[in-house]
Amino acid sequence: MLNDRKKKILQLIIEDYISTAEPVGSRTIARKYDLGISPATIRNEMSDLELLGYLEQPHTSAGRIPSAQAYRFYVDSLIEPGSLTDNDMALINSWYKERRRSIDDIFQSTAKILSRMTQNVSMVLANKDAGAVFRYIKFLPLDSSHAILCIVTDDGNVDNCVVEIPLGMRPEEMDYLAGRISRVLEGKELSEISDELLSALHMDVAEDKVLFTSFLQAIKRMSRKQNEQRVFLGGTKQLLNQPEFRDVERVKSLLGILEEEKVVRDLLVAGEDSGLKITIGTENKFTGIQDCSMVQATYRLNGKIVGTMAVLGPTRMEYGKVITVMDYLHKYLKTMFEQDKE
Amino acid sequence: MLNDRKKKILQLIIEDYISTAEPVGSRTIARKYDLGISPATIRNEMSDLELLGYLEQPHTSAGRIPSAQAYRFYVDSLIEPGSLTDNDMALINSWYKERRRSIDDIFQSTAKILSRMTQNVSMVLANKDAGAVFRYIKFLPLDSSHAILCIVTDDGNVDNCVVEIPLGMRPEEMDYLAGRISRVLEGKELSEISDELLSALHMDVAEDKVLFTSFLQAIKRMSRKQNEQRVFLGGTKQLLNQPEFRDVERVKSLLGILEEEKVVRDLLVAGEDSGLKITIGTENKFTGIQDCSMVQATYRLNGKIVGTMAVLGPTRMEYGKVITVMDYLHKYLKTMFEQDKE
DNA sequence: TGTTAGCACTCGTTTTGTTAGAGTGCTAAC
DNA sequence: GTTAGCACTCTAACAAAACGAGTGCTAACA
Repeated sequence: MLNDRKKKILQLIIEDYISTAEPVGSRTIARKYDLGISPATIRNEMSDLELLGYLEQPHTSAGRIPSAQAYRFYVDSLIEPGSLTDNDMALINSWYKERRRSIDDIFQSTAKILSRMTQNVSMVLANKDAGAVFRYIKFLPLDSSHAILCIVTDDGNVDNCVVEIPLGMRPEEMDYLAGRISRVLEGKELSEISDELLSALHMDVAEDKVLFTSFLQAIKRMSRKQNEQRVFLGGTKQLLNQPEFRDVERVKSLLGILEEEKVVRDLLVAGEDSGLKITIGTENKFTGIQDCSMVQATYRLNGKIVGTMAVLGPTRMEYGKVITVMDYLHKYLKTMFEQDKE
Repeated sequence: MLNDRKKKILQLIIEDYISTAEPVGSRTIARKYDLGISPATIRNEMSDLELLGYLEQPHTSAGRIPSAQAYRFYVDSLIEPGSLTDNDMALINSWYKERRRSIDDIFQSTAKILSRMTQNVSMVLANKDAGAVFRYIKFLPLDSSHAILCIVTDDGNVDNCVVEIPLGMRPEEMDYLAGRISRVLEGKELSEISDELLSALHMDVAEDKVLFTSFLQAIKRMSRKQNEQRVFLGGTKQLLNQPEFRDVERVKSLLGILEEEKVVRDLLVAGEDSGLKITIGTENKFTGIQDCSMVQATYRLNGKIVGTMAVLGPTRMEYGKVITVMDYLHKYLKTMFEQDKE
């Protein structure tokens, strides 16, 4: 176990390195922060810390940089919960207001804000509310051979698509049909609308084969769309602000990974269970980001996972700031969604 | 005016430089391309071309690189219309098929394809069809105090949003109201739905003030949304593949510009009139991209501008390939939209 | 026993110097 | 008009030297 002075020194080194990205030497610590001890003493302590695996030296004549183990210790024990400045909060609020038409916009804004505030890449995974309950469908006539099929769910979402109808079908017939289908599906969660249910429906009210097939396909597609998980990325170009990514090759390799939506989704889903998850360096199981750290927060509404947000960046990351921002966004989203539900 | 040999040499230099990004020397030309003349002769010609402003030397002992004037001459007079390989066409088709749910997806795919094929940043500006004609509106009841307002246009698009309704309003009343509003707006182009028209409507059928205001706002918002121009960017990370952008600072400055949607929109709108527009280096009026070239193609349907696509990259750009790809995409889009209209 | 000043040592970075090579321009000959 | 030859220029690449930040160790001190 580290004594208090070692802890303090370690903390200062980590924080100095986080903000400067330069190896930290004993003199720097002595000069910048008044600990009442000389560089030589600090040197001794640093030597110990290196032996214990918390610090490493890029080379003999450089200062020291924190190891992954140090970051781990830092986020577990040293970090102090911070709070956002009023300025930051005002910025966040204004960014959210900038564009807020749909649910998607909110997620997109979240990704953007997260990346801007942390100067790192952000990822937001939105689980569409699979619990949305089917209310009814309705056909809106378009022309003699097409109509618009609207699916209404109880959360106020409407999805629509154009379907082909038998030539000259009358509105009343359509309403009748819609009514029959609606009665079967009403009250079902969209996730429940399975192939079996749909094909049963097909058997049940199969008057016009062609029409029916196109309906069913439309309904299925839409319920699938509702269930979809979507990924929002933010600030991939913030990467360039990090000295770790001064090298174009490294940027390219990371962007290559982020480009694959599937990979990002897997990455996010993997860390979804715990509320706040921080993976540092090689703790990351995904190849290609093992020299990075990731801070991920999963948010729930009534026990269900609504989504998860994450920040990905070099291990030298402002963990404190990231956590603080996420916490704020989390609360913000919560009130926003609750408002929405009313 | 340049004689044929000068033209040929200039063309070879330009094309060699485009593909290698290295200054081209007289020996290179003599060795690579069999012109039947010695390096010394080529040297003389190159010296002339430099004097005429077509070539420049980074320094004495380097080869020469084309000037902006040379590129201009190249695209105006030297370039030969190419055609895509079967392989490329197959790729494009498969990329389009990959994701094709909505109109937006098509534009997004276009941007993606354009950037992938040309290894440069692509921009697509989609003018939503302002000519869509209003058909009718319809209220779908949701709960006792909310309904979903659907706006149906004759191109089969439906927009919807949740509006507040007076507590306990009956479906028949809503239908009646919808009918009245629909009759006034029917047949109008969405772009025609002006504030005056809406407020006239307000005067005309202002039975329930609150309800009405929320309706009108919804309709207005939706017609505005319909009219919106949207910008799609593609392959901002392709930038990193270009040797010109080996330097992170340059990448950052360009990405900064592309980040501002408004700037991109202005940029695209500015070049919208002509069918194919190529701006090279300082011909660009926008600051920040004056060391870049831009190839822009505007596509129309029945005389109306549907959208415009552009490729932005270093002046050393594969102009021929870019034009060929754009031409192909143009045709592809055309058939796609025409199918859609049926 | 913990702390500190002093000093030799290490090693990466910066600076300076040197060389090799690519390319040109000029001249003279064909 | 074309070309071979050659001197000249300039950069990129490499090597050597000077610099400096930082350490580890030792001995002295409280």
